[in-house]
Amino acid sequence: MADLFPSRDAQIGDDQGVSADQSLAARLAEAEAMQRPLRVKLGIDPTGADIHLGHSLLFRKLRAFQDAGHTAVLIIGDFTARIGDPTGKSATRVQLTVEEVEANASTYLAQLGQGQDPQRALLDFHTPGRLEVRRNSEWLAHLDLPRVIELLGISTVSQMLAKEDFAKRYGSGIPISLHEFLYPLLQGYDSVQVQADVELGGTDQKFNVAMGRDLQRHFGQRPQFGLLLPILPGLDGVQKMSKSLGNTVGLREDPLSMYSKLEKVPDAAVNDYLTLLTDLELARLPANPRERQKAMALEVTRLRHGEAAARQAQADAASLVAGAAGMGAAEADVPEASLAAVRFPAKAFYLLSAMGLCASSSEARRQIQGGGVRLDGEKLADPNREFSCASELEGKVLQLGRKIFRRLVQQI
RNA sequence: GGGUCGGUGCCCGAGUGGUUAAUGGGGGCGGACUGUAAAUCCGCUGGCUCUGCCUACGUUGGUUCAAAUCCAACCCGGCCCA
Repeated sequence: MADLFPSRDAQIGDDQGVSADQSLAARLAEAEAMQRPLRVKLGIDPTGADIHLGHSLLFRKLRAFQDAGHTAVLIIGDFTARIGDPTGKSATRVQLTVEEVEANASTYLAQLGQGQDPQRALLDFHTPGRLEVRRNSEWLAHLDLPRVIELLGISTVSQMLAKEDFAKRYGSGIPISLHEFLYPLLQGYDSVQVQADVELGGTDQKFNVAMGRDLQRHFGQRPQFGLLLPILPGLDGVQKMSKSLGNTVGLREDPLSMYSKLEKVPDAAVNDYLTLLTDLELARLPANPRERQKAMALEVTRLRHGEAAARQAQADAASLVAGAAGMGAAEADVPEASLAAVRFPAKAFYLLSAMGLCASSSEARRQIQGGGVRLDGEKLADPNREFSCASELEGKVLQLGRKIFRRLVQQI
């Protein structure tokens, strides 16, 4: 099947290890010579509401192509999202409704910087000719059966079963629905429809990207160049960053929470974060692992929220920790939380659940009994402790575990 | 379509009539320690403004004083055969 650009630190213009006529460098040179920008495809499935850092390196790369004068073809997989990408899932994904997909798609675009300051935005939405946003329902929703059969004829069952996820599931007796075989084909068909020259994806997308090449060849197009980027490890430092694993940092998170999460990334993953998410040079960073974590967290937060906000987040994070250690209430900008939803008199455990800080009141009760809840630095020991009115709590800082701090206010 | 095995809490997986919110492991959360982490140790891990009351073992109905456990039908899945 396809020969793809395998390099971990692939840059535009690199051409290591790939035969000449297929190398990215050759394509770039060709584009230059013919004054024709490359069409660089990146597909995203709007299956969740938030874009996280794991996605953002793809967008950074896409932006680099844009800045080099090429056309980013951003495909919103509004149709394929309703099938569910089997990639990396050990179970069939839930299918989403049209409404959910639409809502997600619009938050995605907002997070990518639509309508924002082009300097801060992740993608260039402004320069004419640099961005094309397409929804794949545009062509997929109306595929007729003969065309579907044609697509199905391009691949084989054993090719599909060669795909790791399918093989694993098949081997362990976990169901694979037939429609899941369609996913790689449809995603590949996207490449045909937009006439992609290059497709960006994580290394886990290799199969799908390669399928795109097969389909393009079948339809008489020149196969796209696949540029596969490394997968960012999640906050656990082991598995890939993924919403379903709960190990993500969302682009929409406030600076403090972004910074606090990042400075806890396991040592082993810190260098990956630095290489994949920032332009800092490893050699110039402190060798001390703790210092390096901080530098990484600061830089990643800065890229998203700007210098001032990042510095503030770092300072706040530090003083919150100090506060937790018994140094008194922090001066920091603690996110505020409204007491509006709480009906007084309120017992302590109910307070936490009513404010949404704990998933349930039983959960809140456990947290308190476990000694994980503090009010203005003082441990709350009794889950039944009763507060009679909101003003009794106004302005106090509620701490849940070591990470969550909320300043209580009556209204937002 | 036939045969067969199976569906238990976030996941895996015990339990086969009665101290049962259901052994154990993983994961998660909290506490101690530390670098905020890892490792280690300890605790918690259905819901509810909770000294009690609800809801739970695929679904529905049945037997019983009593059911995750027995019966029936149905739904879903694996494997083998067609």
